[in-house]
Amino acid sequence: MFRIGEFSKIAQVPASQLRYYDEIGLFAPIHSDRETGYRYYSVEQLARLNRILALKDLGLSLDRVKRLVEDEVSADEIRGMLTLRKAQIEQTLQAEAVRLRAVESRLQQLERTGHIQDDEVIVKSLPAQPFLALRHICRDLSETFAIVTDMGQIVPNQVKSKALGRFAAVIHGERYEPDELDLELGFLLERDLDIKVPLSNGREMTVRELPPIQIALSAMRFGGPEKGIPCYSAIGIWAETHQYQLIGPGREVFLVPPKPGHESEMVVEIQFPVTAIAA
Amino acid sequence: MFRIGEFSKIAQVPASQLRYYDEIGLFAPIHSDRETGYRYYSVEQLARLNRILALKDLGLSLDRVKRLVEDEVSADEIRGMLTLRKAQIEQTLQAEAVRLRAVESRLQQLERTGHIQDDEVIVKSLPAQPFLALRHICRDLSETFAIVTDMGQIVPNQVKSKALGRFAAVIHGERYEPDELDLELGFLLERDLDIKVPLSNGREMTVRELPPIQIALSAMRFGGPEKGIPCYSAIGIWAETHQYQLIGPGREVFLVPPKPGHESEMVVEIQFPVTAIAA
DNA sequence: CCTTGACCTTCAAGTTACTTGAAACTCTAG
DNA sequence: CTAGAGTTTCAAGTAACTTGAAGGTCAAGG
Repeated sequence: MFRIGEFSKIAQVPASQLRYYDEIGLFAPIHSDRETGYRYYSVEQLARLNRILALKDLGLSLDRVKRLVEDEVSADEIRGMLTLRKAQIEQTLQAEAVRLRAVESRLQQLERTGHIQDDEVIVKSLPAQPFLALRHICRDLSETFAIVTDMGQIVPNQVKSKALGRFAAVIHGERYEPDELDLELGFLLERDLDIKVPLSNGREMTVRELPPIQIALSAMRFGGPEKGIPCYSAIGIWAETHQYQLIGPGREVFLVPPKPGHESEMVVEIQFPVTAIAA
Repeated sequence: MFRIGEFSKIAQVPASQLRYYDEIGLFAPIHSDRETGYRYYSVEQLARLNRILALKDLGLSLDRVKRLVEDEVSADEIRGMLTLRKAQIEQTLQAEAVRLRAVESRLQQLERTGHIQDDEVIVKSLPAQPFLALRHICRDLSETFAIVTDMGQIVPNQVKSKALGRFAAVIHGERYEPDELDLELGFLLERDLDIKVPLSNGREMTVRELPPIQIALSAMRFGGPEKGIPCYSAIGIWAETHQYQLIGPGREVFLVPPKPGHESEMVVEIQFPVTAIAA
């Protein structure tokens, strides 16, 4: 029988941890002196302690470990736990690898330029979202402008403000064609609605669900389209240096819509779906 | 200007987190209404928030992130942080890889045998420790027994009990030679002492420092040497299946020394230094 | 036998980065 | 004007411990 200090040396576990395990009922000393409260452990207990530590080392929570060592848990349950745990570890491994690449690229940047620069590009994921919109090949800027103005006046009267999201555009078209821009213009919706909204030019906005984007690159544009080039190229450069590939139509979401005379205060979030290129 | 809910949607950060960042002074809204307490954020703040999140994503603590974004920290300090962080991530990656292997091997065991078995072998690391001992080629069991008895009677009188550790043996000799066992027998010491202890057979115990062991495999033997075989083979098997290699003399540390008539209650910890075989 | 210092006890609080919940207040669409 | 969504603060909870304070216990040395 050992007192806690000696036992902790043998087992290579801090005494505070043994007290804690006693407290939570995971691993109690073989004997506690009623008078003094002193804990006494025996070497035979090392087996149980080691089993506990081994399970904990697999990354299981103490709660799970407790259930595993006290109740007999069925093999199926154990398999479930371990399989889950395996998946978690694999995820962690991936995430850590990404993190490592990020840290390394920051360090490289630091070596090259002597300072770190904040990325204006960030990675996010986007849920599916209904979109009340009209697809429109834009050949004439003033025509597009008329359509947008029209939408801004008609749609808020047709859709409950609760459901009405931001104005947005999906940029179709494989490559950039300056005088034949294939756009889908409209409003994001907070709920799925089954409506159609006719515009004054005779065409009709319809609802479709924008697919979710697992990995999207996002950048902010402060100001009008003339400020767009740096954003788009930032996304392109980021994707290239971080080994991502664009895989679908981009979107522009108007966080602060342009107001006449205050166009420079507008803010647009540019989003592009991407996928990691296999190493 | 957005209220917290909308801003949280744009930034893809829970409102509770924004409140928390405000509370700890990491990221405050651009404006707080004195009357109502409502927080108001502007899109321009997204840049700072994203910088914060990017740094956090590298795995830095919020404290470090705070220092990085508010005070100008020198490039050298940043490099230090990132280099440290890189090392940490690499460690984590290794540790997780080991963990994954462990989980996988448990799963395999489960598939094969239908249950998991507790490993009797564990990995630990051992510090350097002074050792008051005598090297002795053991050809005659009764002679060894006499020496050990002698030590047990003489040493406690020569060494302060504070400094006196456990009885232990280092097993020299490349391979097992049953009738020419090269042993170093003696007591571990808690402090370095400069003493020599003569025994009744005329030989002298001396102090030397046992080297530390980074990675040791450890197993418990309950009972006398006749119980030794399973322990040694368990260590061997474990080393083989986990891709480790023995790299030095093993040790036996007597946690519960044998008492005449109660030899079966003795407990010995068997320790072997190992190294991971490069994959 | 007594002292001294190491060792042990319990209890509370701190750690990290938040999340959850309660009670109360504010805003806005209809 | 009202209902319901959104917001506020404050407190407590999370995991797995560690640290510290205040005080009791043990054993060796004198």
